[in-house]
Amino acid sequence: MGETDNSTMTDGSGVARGSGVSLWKQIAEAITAEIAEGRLAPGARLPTEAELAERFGVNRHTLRRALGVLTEQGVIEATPGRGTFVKEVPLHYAIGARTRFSEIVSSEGRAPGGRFLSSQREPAPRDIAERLKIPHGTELLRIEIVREADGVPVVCGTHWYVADRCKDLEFLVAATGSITRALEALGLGDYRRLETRVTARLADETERTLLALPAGRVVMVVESVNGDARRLPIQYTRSRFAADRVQLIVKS
Amino acid sequence: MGETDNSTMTDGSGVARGSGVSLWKQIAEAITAEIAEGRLAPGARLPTEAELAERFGVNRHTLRRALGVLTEQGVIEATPGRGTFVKEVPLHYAIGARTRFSEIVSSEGRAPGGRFLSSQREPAPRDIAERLKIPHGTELLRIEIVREADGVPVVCGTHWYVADRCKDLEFLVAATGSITRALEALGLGDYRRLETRVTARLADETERTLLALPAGRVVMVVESVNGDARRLPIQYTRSRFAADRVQLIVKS
DNA sequence: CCTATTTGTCTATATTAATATACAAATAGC
DNA sequence: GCTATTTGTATATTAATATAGACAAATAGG
Repeated sequence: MGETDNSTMTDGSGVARGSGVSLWKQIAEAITAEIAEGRLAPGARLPTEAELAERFGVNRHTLRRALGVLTEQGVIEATPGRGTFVKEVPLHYAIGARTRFSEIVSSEGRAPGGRFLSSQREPAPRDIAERLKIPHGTELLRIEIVREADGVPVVCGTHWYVADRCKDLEFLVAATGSITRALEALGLGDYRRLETRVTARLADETERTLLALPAGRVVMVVESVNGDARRLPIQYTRSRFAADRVQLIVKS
Repeated sequence: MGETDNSTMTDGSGVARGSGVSLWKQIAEAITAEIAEGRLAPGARLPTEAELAERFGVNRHTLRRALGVLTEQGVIEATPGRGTFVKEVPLHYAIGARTRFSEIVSSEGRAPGGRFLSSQREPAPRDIAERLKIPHGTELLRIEIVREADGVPVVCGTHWYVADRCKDLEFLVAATGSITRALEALGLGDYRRLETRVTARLADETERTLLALPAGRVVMVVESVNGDARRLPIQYTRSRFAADRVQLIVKS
C-alpha cells in the first residue's frame, strides 16, 4: 500500500526499471524482436554502443551485457573499430542425392568460395575402405579443403578419392579451381551422394582456426559417401560445418 | 565464452537464478499460475511462508516479496497466526431490473448475510427528492446496512424509503431480517430497479471500517432508484461496494 | 602514417536483490 | 489465560545489477 507502482512504466525507451526483469535482459529481448521483425536485417549494422545506451537510457556497460548475450547466442557479431552487425542467416544446406556446395550457396544468393589446403596420397585406413567398398590399403587421394559463403568460412573437410577411379584429380582441381568441374572433366559429372551421417561436437583447435570460430563453438560432422552414376563409390568425405552458420536440411 | 550458462537451469524448484528475472517475480508468477490452473482454489490456504521458502529454495524475505506482489494485486490475503489464503473470486453482481443481493450471492454458491446499523426518519434532501420524484422535504425512512457473502462484507449502503409508501418497514425489516421479505409483507414483492448510476473512489474511513478494507482500497459507489410494479419510485439507495470483492455486471 | 571512430577491458562505486537472525503481534486450540 | 503457530517487522550482511570514467586495441579513411 502506498508504494509507487512503476512495474509497467517504460519512460519511452521500452525498458522498465524495478520490474523484476533486469535491464540487460529487456534490451536483449528488444533487439532480438527488432531482428525478428525485420527492422534489423541480416548483415545490417547496429547503432554504436554509445547510441544504443543512450536510446535505451542505460549505461554503456549495461547495454554491452545485452549485446554480450546476443553475441553468445550468435545473433550478432562485433568487431572493434567497425561496429556490431546482425549475423547473416545460416546457410540452408539441403542434403540430397545431388548436393553441390557451390550450387547451394549460389541458390541462397551468396557467393561461394573456398581454398585448398593440401592434397596427398595415402593408403586407405580400415573404416574408410569399408565405406568405399575397396580393399584395406588401396591408394587414396586425400584433399583438405575449406569452403566459404560470402567470404565467411562455412565448412572444412577432408575428401578421400579412390585414386584409380579418378586419375590426375589433384591437377584438375588445381586447374579448374573446383571439384565439381574437375570431376566433370573426368566424366564423373553426375556423381551422387550415396549415404550421409551427421553428428556434432565442440570444434577443436584446427577447426576453430580454419573456420574462424571462437572457443566453445560447435561443428556438425558430416560423413558422406559419393558414387558415380552406377552407384560405384568414388569419394568419402568428412566435413565439419560451423553449426551456427549452417542449417542442414534433410528432406524425407 | 566459457561462462557457465545457467540461464535455463531450475534446480528442480522452478526458479532460475541469474536468469535476468528476479526470484520474487518468478515465484509470484509461479503461484499465480497455480491459482489459474486451479491447483490452488479460491479460499484455499497456501503453505506457510517457511514451507514455501523452502520449496522454492529461497529466503523467507524473498518469498515474502513475491507474496507482497500478489497481496498488492489482491490475489491472496494473509492474516497473522492464520496463514495466507487465495482470495475468493469477486462476486459477480448482475445489475438488472430484478436485482436482489441475497439471490445474487446465493446463486454464486455463497452464503448471504448482513447486519443493520441504524434506521431513522429524516426529510428528503434536494437531490434525493428529485430522484424519487417527490417534493423536497418529504419524510423518508433512512436505513444503514452492511451486506456480506460468506461472512465477508461486500457492500455498505444507505437506503432511503418514501415513508408513506411503506409503513412500518423498519419493524418488518427487524422482524424478518430481510428487506426483500419486509417489502413482500407490504405487498411490494416485485419492486424493480428503475435506474442505476455507478462511479468509484477511494474508500473513506467509515467505509474501510464497515467493509474491513485496508487503506488505499477502492469502493464503487452505486446509486439506484427502485420502484413498485407501476414504476412508482419507492426507494433510493447509495451503496458502496468493495471493488476488489465485487464485479458489477451490466448486460445490455 | 596519422587520426577519428568504435569495440574491448579495467577499476571503482552506487543501487537493488537476496540472505541471515531475531523478535514482535495476531491467531487458534487447549 | 497459556502456548504453539504463523504472519509482520527490523537490522545487518552478502551477492548481483547498474553506473561512472578512463584507457587500450582494432578498424576505416584520408
